[in-house]
Amino acid sequence: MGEGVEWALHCCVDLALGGAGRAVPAARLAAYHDLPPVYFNKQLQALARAGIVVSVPGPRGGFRLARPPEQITFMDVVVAIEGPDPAFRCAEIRRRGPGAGDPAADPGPCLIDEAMRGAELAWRSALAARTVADIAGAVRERAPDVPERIRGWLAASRT
Amino acid sequence: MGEGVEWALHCCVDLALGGAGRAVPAARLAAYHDLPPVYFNKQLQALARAGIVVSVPGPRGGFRLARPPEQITFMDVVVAIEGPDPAFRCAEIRRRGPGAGDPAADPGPCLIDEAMRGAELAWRSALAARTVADIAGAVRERAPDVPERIRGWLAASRT
DNA sequence: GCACATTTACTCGGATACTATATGTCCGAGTTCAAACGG
DNA sequence: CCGTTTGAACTCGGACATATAGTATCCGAGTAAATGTGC
Repeated sequence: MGEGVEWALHCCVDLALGGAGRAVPAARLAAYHDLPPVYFNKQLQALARAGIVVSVPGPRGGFRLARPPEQITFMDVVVAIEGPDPAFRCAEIRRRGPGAGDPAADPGPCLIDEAMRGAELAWRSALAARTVADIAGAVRERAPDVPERIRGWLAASRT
Repeated sequence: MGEGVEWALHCCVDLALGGAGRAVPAARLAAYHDLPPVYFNKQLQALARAGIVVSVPGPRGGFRLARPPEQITFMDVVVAIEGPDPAFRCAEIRRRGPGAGDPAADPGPCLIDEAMRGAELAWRSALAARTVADIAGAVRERAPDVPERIRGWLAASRT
């Protein structure tokens, strides 16, 4: 799994805690965690295409969350960065070579594929059950001073 | 996820249904599903290193299951092929750049990492709950003639 | 003093190189079997 | 006829190229704001 997923998740939490509805430039978000600025911009574009953040061009522009953090699940972010395809892709190798039975007969669903899809469904369900707001809330409870610090740093004048 | 996982899973099921305790050459197993013979041999070596199959050198050699199919889970096979590392790897980017708080203070576990690990645990649990014997049993029930066909083809003389 | 046109600076956005992983291939070490040889 | 020796064929095993996807970077299009100008 690409590391852009971790970047995007932290970014969404940062915006939820310190964004305050204002647009924050990609470069500033990247600098906050010392990430490669231009490449991180690419990940943000993926989030924008998925409708998780909205991009604002021009001066005072940047990115802000497109909807309340309660409505942004981990699953949404992972799909936006990694793509919608499942990790396991059944190539139907049972239909190839001497192992293939009668091509006209219906062999029914591939049991191996079913098992792998079931496991992946469990993974996706667990991701869909966690939202950005969950993390933000836990951070507020654990360290109440952190949100204000993020807010101030993200809004600071550009150097 | 690499496609070798699918190959290895089908291979284990084939051995469970038609291996009959005898060693089957890698080339024969590969030909059964029209797979690249030498590269597939590589995947079998990974299964052998993981203790899922045992390799027998020399003429009449090949691979056979190392233990009963009931004791071979999907999780075992996936770990053998893909490696034991989790898909999501937390790089602790929160500790880098201006976002990092006091380096001496303990920030507690990364909540994002915890959520991702929880989801991956659900995935692994689902995979660990399915065994090669489950698939083999379902195939026997659905198409009782298939096991004998596999058995005969795998044991056929080399051409 | 106010409205407007112009310039400027700043932002995102897609097109372009580079690197790591996964895929595919090759040849050598080891082992078993079979056949030939000698007793 | 039987035991031993020798050879050969077949197997796995790790080392060596290639293709694909992820990583990183650059420069151009667009926009809002600030500035300067005219009324």
